[in-house]
Amino acid sequence: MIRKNNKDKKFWENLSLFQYKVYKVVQNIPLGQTRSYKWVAEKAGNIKACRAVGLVLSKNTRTDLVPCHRVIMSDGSLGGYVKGRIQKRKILKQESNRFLKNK
DNA sequence: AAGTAAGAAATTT
DNA sequence: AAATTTCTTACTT
Repeated sequence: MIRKNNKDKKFWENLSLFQYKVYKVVQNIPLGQTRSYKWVAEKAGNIKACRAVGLVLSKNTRTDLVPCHRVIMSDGSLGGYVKGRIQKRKILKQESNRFLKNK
C-alpha cells in the first residue's frame, strides 16, 4: 500500500471495503495497459458494479496514487477523467509509447 | 435510520 | 442509438 503522509493515511483508512478493493485492483494495473470498468468491477467482487467503480474513482482525484487513467470503457472509449479526458488520452499515449519502447 | 437521486458504465434490444 | 439494468456513494428527510 502506498502511503506518502498522514493525509494519505487517513485517506486510506476511510475507505469502504469496496473502495479499498477497487483501488487495490486499479493500482495493480501494469503500466501501459488499460482495463475496463467491467474488469475492475469483477476483480473488486461484483462484475455489475462497473458504474460504482467509476463513481469511486471520480471521488478520489488521487491520480498519482491510483492510476484511474488506465481504466477505460470496454468499448475502447476513454470515459471520463478527473483532470480531463484530454489529459487522460495524453497520459495513456505516453504510457503506451513507453511500454512499447521498453519492450 | 430510511429514502431518494445520481454517477467517468455495461448490456441488451 | 435508446432504453434497461445494476451497484455504490452522497444527500435529504
